[in-house]
Amino acid sequence: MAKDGKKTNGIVTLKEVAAALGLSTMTVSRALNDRPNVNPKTKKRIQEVATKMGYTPNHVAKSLVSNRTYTIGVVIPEIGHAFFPEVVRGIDEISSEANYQIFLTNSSEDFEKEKRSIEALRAKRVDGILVSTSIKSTDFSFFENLRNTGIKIVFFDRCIHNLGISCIGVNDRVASRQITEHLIKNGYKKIAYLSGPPEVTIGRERLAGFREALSSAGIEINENRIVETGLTEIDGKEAMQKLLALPEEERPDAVATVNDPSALGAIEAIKEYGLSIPDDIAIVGFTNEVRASIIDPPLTTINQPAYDVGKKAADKLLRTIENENEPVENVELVANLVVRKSCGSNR
Amino acid sequence: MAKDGKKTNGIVTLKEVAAALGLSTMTVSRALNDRPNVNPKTKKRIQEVATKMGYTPNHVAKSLVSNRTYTIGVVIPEIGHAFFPEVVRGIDEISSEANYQIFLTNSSEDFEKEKRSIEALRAKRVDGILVSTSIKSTDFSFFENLRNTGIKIVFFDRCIHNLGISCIGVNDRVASRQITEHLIKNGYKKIAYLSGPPEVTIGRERLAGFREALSSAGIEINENRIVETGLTEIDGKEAMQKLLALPEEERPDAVATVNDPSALGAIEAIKEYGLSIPDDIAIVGFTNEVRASIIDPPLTTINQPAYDVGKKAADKLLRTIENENEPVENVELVANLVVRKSCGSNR
DNA sequence: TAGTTTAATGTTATCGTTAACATTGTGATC
DNA sequence: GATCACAATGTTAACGATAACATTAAACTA
Repeated sequence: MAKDGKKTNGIVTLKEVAAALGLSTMTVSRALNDRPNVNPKTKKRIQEVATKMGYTPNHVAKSLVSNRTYTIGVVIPEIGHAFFPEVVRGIDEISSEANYQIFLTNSSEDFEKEKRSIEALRAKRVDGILVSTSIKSTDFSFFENLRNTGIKIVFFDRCIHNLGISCIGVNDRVASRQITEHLIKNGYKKIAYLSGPPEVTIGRERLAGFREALSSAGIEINENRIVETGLTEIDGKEAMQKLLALPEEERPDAVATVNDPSALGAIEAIKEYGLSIPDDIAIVGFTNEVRASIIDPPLTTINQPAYDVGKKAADKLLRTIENENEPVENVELVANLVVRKSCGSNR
Repeated sequence: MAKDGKKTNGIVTLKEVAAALGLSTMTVSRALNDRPNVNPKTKKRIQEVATKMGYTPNHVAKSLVSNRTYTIGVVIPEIGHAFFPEVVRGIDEISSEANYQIFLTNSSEDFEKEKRSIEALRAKRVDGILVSTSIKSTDFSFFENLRNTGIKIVFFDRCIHNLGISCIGVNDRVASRQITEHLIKNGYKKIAYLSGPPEVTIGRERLAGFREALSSAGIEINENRIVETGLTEIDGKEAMQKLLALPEEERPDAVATVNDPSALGAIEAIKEYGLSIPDDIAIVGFTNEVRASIIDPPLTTINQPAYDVGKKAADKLLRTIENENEPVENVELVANLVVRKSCGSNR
């Protein structure tokens, strides 16, 4: 029990500090926030007593007054995908510098969970939200309504376009075209593609880049060699097994993939089938995650600047929050080709 | 400008909903929170209008009244280490089920940043904090003071003991002993150790386990073969290079390491030096991160249940928050040996 | 010295919500 | 039909902080 009649739940308030000093809460507030019009001596005394009493400002109360929480929400489809932790690192870098905290939510590629998380973030009155949509986020109207509420949003990596929402991504189409052209340059003609889900931008854009490369090289596209699949190792492995089951003359001599995990799964399938990489089948990935340089043979892939995507996205969001007239932007960071051995460059 | 004289910053409040309905805010509050004593018809009408007006409850205001934020802070040393994203996934799993949001902060192994983050989390009035200490967190008194403020804390993976704070970890010492004994069983005698920083529990405990294994097998410990190093690939590579530079007869025939990254670095060093694994030098890791099964040769290691650590830690914290008498616990999850080829089991 | 300025401090209302108590009205009970 | 019970709704104060305005007292000006 407290000595006097006052309640104590353990946390010291401004009022208690003021009472201990025989001053008004305003004076104490001014002193602790370095506002003018406080006698230097008083200020020092206040700071000492506040420290001694273990006072911590209550940002909940501050937020209620200021209508700002210095908090941003980050909605990620799957923290387990090697790409995203790096993005988060970039986001944290920028936001912690600016004294913002980040609410991290993992949607597990589940649109319902994604929606619930965003609702919760709104209720917590975050100043803005960074979103990378889940695979199943096909309901554009949800994000349209969200934007109409006035909350600041920035998409990263997986965006929905034409909603008037900024997007920080990677030049997926160009990079996908580039890596496919690299296979063509190495002499492959029967090139297959393990495509990601068409519901997400990366799925559509990378496939489009693949098609462009073949078309402009005058190679006819065999639709049987394009397999739609997911984004994980298992998905890649299964899709590759389908390709391997094709009749001899249809079977590809090279495979491009939507991302590294699916490429790694495909490699497993090829090895299990008893073929060698790149001699029998060449393969390329997309992401350049940690395993790419270590797998045997080392994987030719596209290096995606995950950390930079995170930094840039956080930066754009903070600008959008703090700047009334920040324009809507579509930023494409440059992803570059990393040539290793899996593409048969050195045969 | 708003039609009437009222302010509008775009976000609808309870009061505005109440005004639109000609009711008091209390009735609206009761209706939207499923409290008793509201006429079912009124309730329905209220819910409809609230939805139509796009009302979202303001948790900032709620928190101020209830003294609860339904928010927990998570302090991580380095989100880039493959272990931690999995932990975060586990934490998210549990906390989102219980309708808590998580503040993620990445200390980048920097104790000062760690302290600043924790201060910020306190100011935001999180209901509790999950902490994995940074390498340089040597100032026990900081956490002692923190605990004395009454805030609920649970350590995970990297703990500080004897502070009356629960810890969810892995049986590091036993597992380290186990994997070392596996090397001994395979006939190795000149076993070296790449030790982590002694400032963190995992550094001390795993080294202790290593020493125990040698001692109880009656193998004399050659201190020259124990190299203190960091937790990254580069650290491991550099440390291994030192070992390789030892005179022929002192050079180890096997190496145990504090974690997988350092083992991967060491493997690189050994390969560059022109020796083969495991024939010339066997090596084992600790973590079982994604690369362990893919490296050539596949790495024998300890599988750390990262996801479970996250779930268990979040669960313990939520219990501690919601349960006045939740006891302080020291939980050690069981990490198990994963035998692959790098340890020479199959030679 | 009276009047004016300004530094230092205090008072009141407010942010959006809910707890606690207060009021109203309706129907049941005898 | 007076009394009571209770359902439905309203009023007031509070959570912790700050903005905006108010007051006091010392210092300066003419």
